[in-house]
Amino acid sequence: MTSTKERILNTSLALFNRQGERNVTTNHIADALGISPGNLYYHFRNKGTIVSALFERYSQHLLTLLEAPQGPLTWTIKTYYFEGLLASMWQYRFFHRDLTHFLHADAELAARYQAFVEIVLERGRVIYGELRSSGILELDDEQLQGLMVNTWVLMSSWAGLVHGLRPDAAADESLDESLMRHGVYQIICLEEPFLRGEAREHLEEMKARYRAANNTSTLLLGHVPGLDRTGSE
Amino acid sequence: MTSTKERILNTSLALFNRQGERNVTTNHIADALGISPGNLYYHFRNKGTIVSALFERYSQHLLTLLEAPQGPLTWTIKTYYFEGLLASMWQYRFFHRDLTHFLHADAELAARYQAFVEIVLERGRVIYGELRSSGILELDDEQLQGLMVNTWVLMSSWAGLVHGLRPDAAADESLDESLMRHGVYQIICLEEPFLRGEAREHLEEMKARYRAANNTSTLLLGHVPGLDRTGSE
DNA sequence: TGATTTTTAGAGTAATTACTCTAGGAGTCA
DNA sequence: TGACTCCTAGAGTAATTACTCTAAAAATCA
Repeated sequence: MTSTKERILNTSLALFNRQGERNVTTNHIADALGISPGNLYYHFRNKGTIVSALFERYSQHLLTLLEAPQGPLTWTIKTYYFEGLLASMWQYRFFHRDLTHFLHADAELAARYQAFVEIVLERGRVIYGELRSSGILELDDEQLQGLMVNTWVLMSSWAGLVHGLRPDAAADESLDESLMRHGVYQIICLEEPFLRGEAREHLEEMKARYRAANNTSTLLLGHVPGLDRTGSE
Repeated sequence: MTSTKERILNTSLALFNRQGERNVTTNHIADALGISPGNLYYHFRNKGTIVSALFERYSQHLLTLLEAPQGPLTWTIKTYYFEGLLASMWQYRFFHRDLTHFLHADAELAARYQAFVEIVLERGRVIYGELRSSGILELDDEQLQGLMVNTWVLMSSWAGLVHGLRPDAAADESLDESLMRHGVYQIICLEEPFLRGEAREHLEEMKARYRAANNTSTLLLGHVPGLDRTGSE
């Protein structure tokens, strides 16, 4: 029932995520859908517009999440909330993976992306600001800004980083889960020193929740059983 | 006097950094050098081996820096030291920019990269461990590990992130300088809550040193004078 | 010097790939 | 029914690009 246009976006997204935009040709996409290249180009005048449309989806999705009013905010809720954000970003991980290339190739997209990041950061500052007002976070304005930037760096790079260290991640769904949790764990590490009151009480519980089953360093360092380590003397 | 092989690597690196590996063809490289494609392929059997050789340079360079004995370590010295690391990473920024693609395309490189990251993280843990022993850093093992991972995420993503937000960065050398300083600043933000003693005394001084002249948010958010902001209502 | 190896040029190619064009089916509306 | 628009197929193409091949210059060596 979904329109061809939608279907093109869906399969493009799936293929981009799995194989990287660079390795997915337009003919590829058409093939995967069982439609003709002509048809594809009827709906999108070039490959870039597909990427651009996917970014639109992505940014809208994220901004909607970010704009949702959330009433009185506890640290625990905020953390679940960030988990959701990270999951959404993971769904569009192809984008951050080749971000530089996309922005270099399309000036208009670059402008949109920049505006997008501004809003995200602003919204993030508001959230952290609320937590501070509630006495959950104790930091000054400058520290808040620093924390915010580092959080964004972490969130926007996490998927790519994971891909780099664990190339198998794209295939294995259960791995995804655990790696996303690790991402949240790292965010908690960022915040931990500033946490007070309610948050401090839940800290250990939350850390345990997001600490990967196989411990953190194992995951990040890729001591995977059955995977040989090569090189370096 | 430098061998053709070296010259190929040098120009490749320059072109890759400036335009992205994806946008640089082998014929391009040959042209830039004023040599024939045949000659280029005499020295490197394919494009991937160029990337691979550049990674070798990069990793050796970084590991050498990391292995350098540094005697009694103060936090200030450590920070200068990290500044140097970040600068070296910036010199090979093309690599982290397309990391996922390279690792996906070359399994052997992936293994080498993984081993490389392991060593870097291990060495980083040692450094932070030393600072802790000296009473400069106050944190437990788990926090140290979390800090280390976040530092690595930041360092390895910073160049790409900067590129994304400020596409003009590649061209403008002075901008590079200031953006690298901002990177160090963000690392300081990561460490700040754990700093004690000597480090606390120098904290403000160091923050001031690495805080961008135009303030932090301006840089990251790209409120550049003369650059129009588009979109988003 | 001549023989041999290393390095280089440069024309060429096979494959890929983003994209076009024409023509025809399918739905809608009069 | 016919006209008109929307959607689709699929063959085709122009351009790019990683890479090959042959032959000759340059360096090395006996």
